[in-house]
Amino acid sequence: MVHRKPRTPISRSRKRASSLHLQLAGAIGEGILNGTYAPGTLLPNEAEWGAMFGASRTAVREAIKTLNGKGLLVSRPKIGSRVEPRERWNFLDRDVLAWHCAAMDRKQLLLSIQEMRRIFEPGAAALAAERRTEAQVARIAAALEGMGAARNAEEMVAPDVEFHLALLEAANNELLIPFGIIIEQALRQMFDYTSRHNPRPLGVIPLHAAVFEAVRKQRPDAARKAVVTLLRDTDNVITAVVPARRPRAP
Amino acid sequence: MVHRKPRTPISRSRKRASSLHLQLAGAIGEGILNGTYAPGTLLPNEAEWGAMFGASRTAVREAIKTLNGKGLLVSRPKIGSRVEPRERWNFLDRDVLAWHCAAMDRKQLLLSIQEMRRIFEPGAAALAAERRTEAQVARIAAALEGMGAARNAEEMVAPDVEFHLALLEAANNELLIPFGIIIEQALRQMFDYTSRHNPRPLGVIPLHAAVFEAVRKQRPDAARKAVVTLLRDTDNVITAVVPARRPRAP
DNA sequence: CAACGATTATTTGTACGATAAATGGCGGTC
DNA sequence: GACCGCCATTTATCGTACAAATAATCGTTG
Repeated sequence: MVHRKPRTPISRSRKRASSLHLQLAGAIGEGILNGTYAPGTLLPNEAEWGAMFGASRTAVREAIKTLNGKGLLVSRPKIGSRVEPRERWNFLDRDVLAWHCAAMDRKQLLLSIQEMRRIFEPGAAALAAERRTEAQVARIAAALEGMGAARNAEEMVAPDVEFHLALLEAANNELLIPFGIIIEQALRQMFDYTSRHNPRPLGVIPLHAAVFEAVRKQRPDAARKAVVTLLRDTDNVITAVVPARRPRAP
Repeated sequence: MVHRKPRTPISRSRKRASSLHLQLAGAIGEGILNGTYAPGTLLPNEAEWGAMFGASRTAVREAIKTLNGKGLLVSRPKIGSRVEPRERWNFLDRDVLAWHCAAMDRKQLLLSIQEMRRIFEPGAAALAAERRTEAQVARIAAALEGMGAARNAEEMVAPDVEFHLALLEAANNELLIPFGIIIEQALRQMFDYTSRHNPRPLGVIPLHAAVFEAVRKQRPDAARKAVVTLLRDTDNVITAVVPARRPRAP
């Protein structure tokens, strides 16, 4: 008699999260990001998590190791797992940022993200203008073309993301790459709120084209300014369209 | 007969890495960062890792879950674990950056890091000047005082790091925080190469003090300029002192 | 012979149980 | 009252068994 306990699914709301330990990691990670388990808190021990979710200790441990790797937790024998202070969290991790998005007020988050973009994207674009290769120019051009081919706002998100990722890559500094996920989240979150109102935001295409041209012609200063202009436009869209504060769920 | 196999230590060179699965994660992670396992490569399966290191499959799996959480790997049944493309790696993760440092040419890395700092820190300082709280000013002041109290270059590293972390915190944008580990690495790496020559680099203290004053007086523009000046000085130290290329180890 | 479908083999995923190691707390001793 | 050793709790590691996924293989059939 070994494997007869029918699995109690972790939660109906958690859709296609493949493996069990990833589902557990997601559940615990969300709990940390949304404040259910504040920094400094001692989490339930592994056996308790297992009982909570109807999973084995093995699966729980693997989930905890994942969170460990993202800087959310530290575990020690006899103590348990303690939530790390926020400054240790890897906010630029894809999952952590996603959980953060799920937990935080949408507008606040978008403003934080845009602030980051204003800090690093102009500089990144200037670097790209100096150092981009021809292949990188081609990648940016392809993304720009993709934006032009989009028939509605939703279709424009993917090439828009691709445009900015290509721009980051063209800066040829690997440490900049992880910031790509911030841009991705920004554009996706923004789409959820704004694009439903702007059926097809054609205005952004010339703004992107200006960035592209500056990079192609290797004009760092022009690239920097074009990005600043583009970001200012984005800021305007956000402050104009996004509701001031999401009403609290009951 | 269960627990009689005496542990074969993973490697004598790996010092105080506490738990076995962390040692394994370190060994595999270094192998990935230094190119032994290139992106796209299929890694040895879990049983093989276990045999290689004299560890159980459980420990190997927990190590792999850690690396998974850092974006270095993806695992799928019947396939194995494949190294992800570099653009998925979380370079801003503490461990990943450490492995990267171990694998990469020191000067190249320092230049990449300084480039990042030139992009981020002026903007962060400007934000800090706008929004810092009194407590945050105090934290920066304490760090500055610590720098002044240092009796040699080594003692100055910690408060110098603290100064920049405090500055980042004062910007009041959580997404900036992960960037702190880059600064930390920069200053530590730089100490290894430069400070042995500059017994006590007093020159940096007034440069830091200028940043502090601008933040205290809430002058964003002055803060930005002071940081630019400070970073320019750091750049000069690097290009002057750091050897062009580390001689290859035999 | 080509195309397709079932079978097989390999690898990760999950479970369970036992033991080791670390460590905070308790109680006893001097 | 201070110090020291025992105890309880929790993670760490091990081993084994089986489930699930899927690439590769092989056989069948049109």
